Amino acid sequence: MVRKAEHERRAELIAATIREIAAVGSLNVTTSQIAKSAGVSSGLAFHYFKDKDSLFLAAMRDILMRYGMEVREELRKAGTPEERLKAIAYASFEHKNFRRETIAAWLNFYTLALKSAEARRLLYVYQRRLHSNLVYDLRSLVGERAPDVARRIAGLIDGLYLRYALDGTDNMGHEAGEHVLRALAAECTEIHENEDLSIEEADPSPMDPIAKPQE
Amino acid sequence: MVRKAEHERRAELIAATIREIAAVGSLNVTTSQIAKSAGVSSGLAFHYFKDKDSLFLAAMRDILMRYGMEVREELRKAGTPEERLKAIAYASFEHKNFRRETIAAWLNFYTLALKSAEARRLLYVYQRRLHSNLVYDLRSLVGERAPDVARRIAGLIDGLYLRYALDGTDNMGHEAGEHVLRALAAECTEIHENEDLSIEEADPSPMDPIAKPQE
DNA sequence: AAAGTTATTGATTGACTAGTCAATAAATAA
DNA sequence: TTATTTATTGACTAGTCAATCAATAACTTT
Repeated sequence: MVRKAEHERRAELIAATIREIAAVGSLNVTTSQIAKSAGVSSGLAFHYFKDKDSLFLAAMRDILMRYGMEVREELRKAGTPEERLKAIAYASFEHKNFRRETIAAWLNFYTLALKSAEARRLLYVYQRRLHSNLVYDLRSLVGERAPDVARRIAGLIDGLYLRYALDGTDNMGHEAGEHVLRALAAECTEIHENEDLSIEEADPSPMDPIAKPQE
Repeated sequence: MVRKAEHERRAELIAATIREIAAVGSLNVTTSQIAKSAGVSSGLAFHYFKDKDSLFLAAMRDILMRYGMEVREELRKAGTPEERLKAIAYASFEHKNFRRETIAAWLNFYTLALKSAEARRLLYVYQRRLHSNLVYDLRSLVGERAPDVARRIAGLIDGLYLRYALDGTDNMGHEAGEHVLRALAAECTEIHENEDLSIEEADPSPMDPIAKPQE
């Protein structure tokens, strides 16, 4: 019987949670299963987390935090808006923490957000963060179209995620990043007048900025 | 006690399944709950469906079928490739069957695909269908870039879905369709040479066509 | 009307699980 | 060493739920 500090145990349990959710492919993981995977007894999971939902939410926050760190780090290295957009595109996919395990868990957290208000709030935090990062750097490239374009780029990133949650090829990260870059390149090009895919209204942002659940 | 034909009961149970999954926000719906919502006893659900998973898969097929019908119908009305693409963009969102209930259920079926091979297969059917529809009409607009562009458009559609699964505003369908049209317009425009978001390789299709699980 | 057929019921079984808690093992202090 | 504090255990409770099946209700045929 090994004794450890609280923060260490919590981290182990969170890691085990993500691991087991991915292994089972759903949130129907038993606490015993998670505890066993973390190398502790079931009782300890409830000692450090109020209930199973708290454990799930902690895992969400963990993933969100790592993602945020990764983005910030990549952005620090980048200089021009173009470089920064590239950094965002790749940070969303290439990070070591965004491999199969994490992606599968994240997909399940999306469904958690259907019932849990806190999970929904966390998801909005992610969406808003991504959106504002994109808008910030798109401004200088597409001007007032930035929020509108950002919606589509964010949507594309999420959609590609979904795809890779099921596919799970090896170099998925790079491919996805590439796609985002191409979409950005296309969006940054002036629209030709002879394009037949006309848009009836020139409203630059048909969707509200994501600002519903304030922190 | 009312007696009905098999096809009718099956349809009612499937509808109840989608309804209850959406209501609960997860696949953790009890069979009794579904049966009650369909106005029958729990035993009957097991009489018409081998087990709960079969019921879920039947619900997936049902959604997929309705979506396919909607797309085909819209495509019949459309003439030019531009009109057809517009039809696809809107059919994915505007259909009466793609409202809150269905979207929430569909999101949950994505996680089902993490464990169930058959669910995964059904999801691939949807993805492949969407992809080939897009490629077919993109050919005349972007030539050999069609498969590559189709990936992004499909990704965007899926990503916007995800967004609306949680948001649930009223005119979400129209907004999303609009976004897809704009992305299409952007992609159909020639890339300017002075664009700084350069793509290292001019490979027109970095991803394999979705053709893994053959029927 | 009686016998036969088919749809439907709901009580039941057996398995599983979230969360609790009293007991115990390890570390620290006296 | 002994006493005290703190982390950890795992048996246990109370509840849930998938799936079964014998009984029954509703139609059909004779």
